Amino acid sequence: MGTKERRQREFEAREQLFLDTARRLIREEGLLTLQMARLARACDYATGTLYQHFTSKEDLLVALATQRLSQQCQLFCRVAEWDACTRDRMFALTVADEYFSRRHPNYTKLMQYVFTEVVWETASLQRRESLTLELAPVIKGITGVVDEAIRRGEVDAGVLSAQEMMLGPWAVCHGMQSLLQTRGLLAQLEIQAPRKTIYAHAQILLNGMNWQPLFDLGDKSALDAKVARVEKELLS
Amino acid sequence: MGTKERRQREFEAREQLFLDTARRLIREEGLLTLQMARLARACDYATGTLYQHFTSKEDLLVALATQRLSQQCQLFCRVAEWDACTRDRMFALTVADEYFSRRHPNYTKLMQYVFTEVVWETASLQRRESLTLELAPVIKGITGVVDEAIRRGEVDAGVLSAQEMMLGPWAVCHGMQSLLQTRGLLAQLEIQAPRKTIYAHAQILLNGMNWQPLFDLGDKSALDAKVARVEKELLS
DNA sequence: TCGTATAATGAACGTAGTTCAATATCTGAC
DNA sequence: GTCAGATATTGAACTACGTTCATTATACGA
Repeated sequence: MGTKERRQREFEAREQLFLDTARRLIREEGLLTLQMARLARACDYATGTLYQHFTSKEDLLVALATQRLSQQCQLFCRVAEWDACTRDRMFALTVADEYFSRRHPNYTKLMQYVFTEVVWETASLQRRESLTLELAPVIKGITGVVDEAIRRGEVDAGVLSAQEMMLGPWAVCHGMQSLLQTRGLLAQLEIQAPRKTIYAHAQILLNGMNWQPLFDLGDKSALDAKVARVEKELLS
Repeated sequence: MGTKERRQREFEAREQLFLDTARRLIREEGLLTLQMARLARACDYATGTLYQHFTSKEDLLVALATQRLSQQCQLFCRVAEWDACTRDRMFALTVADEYFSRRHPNYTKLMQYVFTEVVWETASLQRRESLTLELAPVIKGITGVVDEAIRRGEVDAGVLSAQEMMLGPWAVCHGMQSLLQTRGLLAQLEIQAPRKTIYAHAQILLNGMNWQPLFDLGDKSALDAKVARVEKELLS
């Protein structure tokens, strides 16, 4: 009696179809112009069917964000388990974050929008929780790296807990991405190489934590080499 | 023949009334429920009159953001000219940012929303430009502090320009605020003292730049003292 | 006082998210 | 194979709001 399970599978496949098509529409025409009716039509379903899956448009957006976040977290978990010293693994998280944002240009914008009060509070509790759940393994993984570094004496624990420490690199990535992607806002800053700036500040932060081995920021080619190694070993 | 000027003044006063009332409505009922018709009614004007001032709802939101940003930038300019060493001035920017966000809880949310593609691209070019213009003096001021520090040899210029350097502390502030305010997202992180975490990472970043005099992060009361001094001398 | 220009009004319009009564489909029992 | 009941799908209608614009009111200068 596999009828029920088959139904369930078909239901999930359709949800995936909706999400994939939504992603395509956003890629082709932008987040601004995504319409529920058109999305349903594009999938050869009626509008109402969409609402069997998503309680609202915002709910759909959170679902989209969750899927991408899941991919990103998988990447981060791989980074956290990378065969390299804790310092390099920590830096690699920044490289991975930047890489992921570059590969999925709409993702950062979507995330920024989704975490807005207006959207977040309108989505269903269930969707919000399932997004939040995606974070659990990656938080565990990164906290593990920090703990390992503390145990080995490779970093000063100082007054911060492991979780408070990991928030720093996270904030630098997130903040930089957010500032840099706001069109026109930073035009007057004339940042020549945004990627390099992100990487440099990530290293600066780790140096500030006295995370061993310290990195020489005067050496420009060394930074490129660090990035190149991460890209070669983790992002190909 | 001051008729025209009087008209102009009255027009500006009315715009201010709209903005103040919008802020009040947002404070009382949230950003989600702000409605153009209700805002106009609350000011005893017809809906159409609002559109004499703002080309769209998004345009109004950008105008709101611009006013708050203007206040914040004035505060930042005062910080940049503070009578203290470059390192303390730089740190004071983070304290001021955090203070401002705490005093205006809706501001961070509004900013986050306004810089979203969906909102930003819908506002009029003029509004966007006038918001961007507000940033010019504060960028000049902060770059001045960085330049002064480089000149005095209090910081390693490294591979980054003054403008690239100031982006670091900015990103830490912005990123932290953004991460911490997303309800539920970081509940699992159990950050006990978010403010302290922001301040610590700001100091860590400055230490990483080798910005003199270095700060001892092991000394918890020293951090409190630094913050207290800024609050006493600049934020009262 | 009056003609004209300018501004204010709010009902009507348009759009897009959401709902729900009608319809179709599927399932399992007989 | 047929049928009753359950379940799923449909898309037109509903609703909410942002926006517009023909109408009306006001202000100004001659």
